[in-house]
Amino acid sequence: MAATFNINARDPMPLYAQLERAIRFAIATGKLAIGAQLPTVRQLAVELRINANTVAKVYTELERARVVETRRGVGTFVLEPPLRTATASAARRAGRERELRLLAERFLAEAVALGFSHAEVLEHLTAGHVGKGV
Amino acid sequence: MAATFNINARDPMPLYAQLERAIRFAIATGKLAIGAQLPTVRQLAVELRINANTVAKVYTELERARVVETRRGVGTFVLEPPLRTATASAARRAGRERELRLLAERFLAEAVALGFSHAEVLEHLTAGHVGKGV
Amino acid sequence: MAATFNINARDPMPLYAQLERAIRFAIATGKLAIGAQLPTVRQLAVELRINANTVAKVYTELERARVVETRRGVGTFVLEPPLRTATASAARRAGRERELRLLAERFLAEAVALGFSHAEVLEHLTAGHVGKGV
Amino acid sequence: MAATFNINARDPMPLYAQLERAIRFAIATGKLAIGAQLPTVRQLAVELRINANTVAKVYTELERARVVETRRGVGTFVLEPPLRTATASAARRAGRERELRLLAERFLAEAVALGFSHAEVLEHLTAGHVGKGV
DNA sequence: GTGGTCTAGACCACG
DNA sequence: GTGGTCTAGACCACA
Repeated sequence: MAATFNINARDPMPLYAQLERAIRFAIATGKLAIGAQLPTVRQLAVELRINANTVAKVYTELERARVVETRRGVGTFVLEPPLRTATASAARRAGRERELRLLAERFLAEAVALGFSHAEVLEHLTAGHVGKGV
Repeated sequence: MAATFNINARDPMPLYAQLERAIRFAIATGKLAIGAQLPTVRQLAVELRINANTVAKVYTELERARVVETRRGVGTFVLEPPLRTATASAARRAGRERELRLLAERFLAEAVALGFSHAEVLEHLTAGHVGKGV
Repeated sequence: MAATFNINARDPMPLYAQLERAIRFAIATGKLAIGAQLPTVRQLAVELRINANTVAKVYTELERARVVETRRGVGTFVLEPPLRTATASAARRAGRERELRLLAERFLAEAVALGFSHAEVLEHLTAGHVGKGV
Repeated sequence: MAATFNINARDPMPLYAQLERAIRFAIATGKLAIGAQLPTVRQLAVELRINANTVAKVYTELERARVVETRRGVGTFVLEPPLRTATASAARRAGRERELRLLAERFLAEAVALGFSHAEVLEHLTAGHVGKGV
């Protein structure tokens, strides 16, 4: 499959935010490896059927955040994440726990909005219907 | 605690979408019981420090989705979820299953991006850190 | 059947306007005859499950318009419509035609909103599914 | 003629409801063809002398009802009505039939109240004074 | 006091 | 320039 990111024009979240998140997660989960080349702005714009400016905006933002690197005339590539010191890492743990909780709540809220019960969702996850290799 | 919903003005997701999701989640997890009255539009607006129109927009949306019922001049109340016929339910199941899978994948990807393993996430969910066992 | 007027709390049209229209049409079509007594304010409020103030407001408005008459301590009764001079009557004809057209458009719009085609609606009407005696 | 929709500020029915119905009617009768672009929010607001937010509210509502499609940054367009499965269609038929009957009765009652006979009304409808034979 | 409608006007996302 | 979000604040319908 092509490196298609899920973008939904009906989602109230802005396209640029959806795309940025999708790319960050593709990187975090290894679907986009360190050093891998991202699609060109135009390719991705065509593929996702959105405006090239929107894609460019996302790439610029990711570059500013040192998540990707643009080599002029070559392309855009995934950067190696910066090393974190042990103290900074520890300091972030609590924050990450909180984020996980929020994430889980949001996920459950969306699932129940689709008509699934809490139990069904857990069953779905534990039954291994979704890839464990991520 | 007051029935405060988490709203983050910096999140690119629109305030009204955040609030709608939070309310749906509160209902799904039983934090807001069937028949319970939601905070009044003005109360909630003050509490969340957002405009009353934004809250009203969410209530209107939930009303149309038959999630809540608004009694004119009285207030807004959690509605009992409608019974679904077996046929209609079956017809929609396939589509909903697919949506659940996408949702679960996205959720797991985000959690992994935060540095959690698949196992940790499942433990978090099954340990009841989220919701009330509904 | 009781003299139940169709009132729909979900209709965007205000309850008082719905009720006033319903009563006027009940009179115009003879379902409420000249001189007939209307239900008491409280009776009607209970029957329609709306506030008595709303019913009272409608009765007051209808009395002001000389459509009904309230006899203190007795009840509210349908008045005889005032005679119209021939000239006034003629003058109103054009206006009525226009009103009929608007009415028909609104009716058709609502029917198609329910998923019926123009042809289906006409078939429904000409087949006599609705009372011709009104 | 401009694509003007009839809006009456004195009608107790809310402006947004009047406009939504007018647009649905224009689509149903082919005055607005499938794929046609609706007036822009601001254009229509100026034309109808109402606030742009009110128009936007209607467009949003029609978008969610899958009557129109809004392409971000481009405009709003009439959507092709979705195909309905035979089963779902059959399931809804009974309820819709009942609604049509109520609608037809109300319409005839109103027309009679204006002084027209049942026959005149039918003649008016079948003669094609309304709609475009859709 | 409750939610609903409407306005005026700012700012944002997208093309 | 297109629609979308949000605010501030007036006024209405209803209980």
